[in-house]
Amino acid sequence: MSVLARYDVELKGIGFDTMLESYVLNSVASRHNMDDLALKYLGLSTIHFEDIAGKGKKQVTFDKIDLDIAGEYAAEDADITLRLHQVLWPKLEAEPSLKKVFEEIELPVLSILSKIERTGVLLNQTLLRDQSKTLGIRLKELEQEAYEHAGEEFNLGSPKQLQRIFFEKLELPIIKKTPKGQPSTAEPVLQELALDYPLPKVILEHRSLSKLKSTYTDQLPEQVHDSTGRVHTSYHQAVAATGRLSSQSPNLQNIPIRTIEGRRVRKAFIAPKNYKLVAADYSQIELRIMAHLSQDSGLLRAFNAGEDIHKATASEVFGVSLDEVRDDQRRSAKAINFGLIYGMSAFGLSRQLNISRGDAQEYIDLYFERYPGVKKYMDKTRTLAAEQGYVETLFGRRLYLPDINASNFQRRQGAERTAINAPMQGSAADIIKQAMIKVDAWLTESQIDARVIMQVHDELVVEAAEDVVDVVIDGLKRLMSAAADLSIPLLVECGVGDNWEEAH
DNA sequence: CATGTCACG
DNA sequence: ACGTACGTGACATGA
Repeated sequence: MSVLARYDVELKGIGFDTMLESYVLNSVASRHNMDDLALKYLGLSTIHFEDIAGKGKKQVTFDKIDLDIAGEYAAEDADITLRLHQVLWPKLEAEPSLKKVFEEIELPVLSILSKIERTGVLLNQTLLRDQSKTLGIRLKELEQEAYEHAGEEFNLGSPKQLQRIFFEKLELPIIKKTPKGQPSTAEPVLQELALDYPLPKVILEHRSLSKLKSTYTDQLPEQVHDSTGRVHTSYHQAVAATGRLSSQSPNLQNIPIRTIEGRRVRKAFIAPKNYKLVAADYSQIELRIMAHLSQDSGLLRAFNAGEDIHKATASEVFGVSLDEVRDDQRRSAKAINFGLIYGMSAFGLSRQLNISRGDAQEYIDLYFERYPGVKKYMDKTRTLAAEQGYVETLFGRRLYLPDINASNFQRRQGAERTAINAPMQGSAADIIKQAMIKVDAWLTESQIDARVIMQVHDELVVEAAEDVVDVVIDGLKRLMSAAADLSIPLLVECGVGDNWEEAH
């Protein structure tokens, strides 16, 4: 679709797609490419592109391959794709809800993603290059500081060398181990060590700044495409088991926002002259979905009353009125709410809040006492998952859980957490995908000078001509809110700016 | 290519 | 008693 578009051939849509058929049938399967599907569903071993083009640095482009070889390969592609479709399509037709997810969500989204990818995002390259320089200077200073504390020079970016300095030379206490049994130097460990020793603090700052430099300020300007002057990510539609998208080369779904230095990177995502960026994000969408799925009366009431949900939770759990809720109580409630979405354990919550396991368990018990509908829903989800071997989103997208009845406790527990999380994360993914379809149709039909340029799980970013910004905000709010009809309103928050940071 | 780490929702 | 929050992608290191 994207290749043809370069030659001004705009496909109106696509009839079927074996990759998406396979993904909707079983999103947990790791690969949905034609070669793997041919082996799985047809028992056929196909010619792989790497067989005829080579791989890595030595790989040649398709036009350099002898016609008789290229011809056979291409003909097989067409043949196998049709045969796969003939096997996969009846399987989808046998499951009406999956067929609906395929036809009404994934296939329309495919064309929209192609369009978003081709549009790309404008970057202020100078800003990023300047920031790289500044970061480089600061990193050099931090290196010198680190050498002084360590009493020798070493590579700060090497966990192995860091382990030697920390735990052999300086004999700092080992707080946590990596999965391979090595003493961990991960962020939470360094935070704790930083309370008593100077070097960890230096490493922490160095880590976060070198991440910014190598992944963002150095790399992003390199990814700007010559012919468009923009970065063009590639959205993957058949990767995440829950139905989310993922974004690759560059990943535009993990651009920093949590720290001041990080947010500077967002300032480099800009609107062209006479345009603005509009960022529209769903407020608390997963918790709202939890309210809808569980039909818990307290949760429904709080959302319908438009209350601050973490504050409302704190008020219930700690037994105080809404305006008596203290900041630390709200923070705890927020952690509980996140924990619920993730299928929390008392251990996980206790670590998050830095409290004892007993206290964490008390919070959880109190929560379920106050929100019995949620407790019921969680229990029912686990039971249902164990019975049928999969869970479903609001729209019937399925996520299989092969480990849900595993004899291995750890695997089973992991599957249970996925069972809790997937319906919420997956329903949110279904909803924003449907919103994208509505928004794209509206912008196209009304010929408004605006286009979607990014999707970040619960957020759409639109590039809009200055004189239509207000219309675009109205439309985004209206269409995103109406993407699903739930027992509670879907709130959408919009921001506008010359860059992505301002638009937040 | 595995490992450890860290950026996002 | 078990060992622990869900989902991704990218980077540097080092074998």
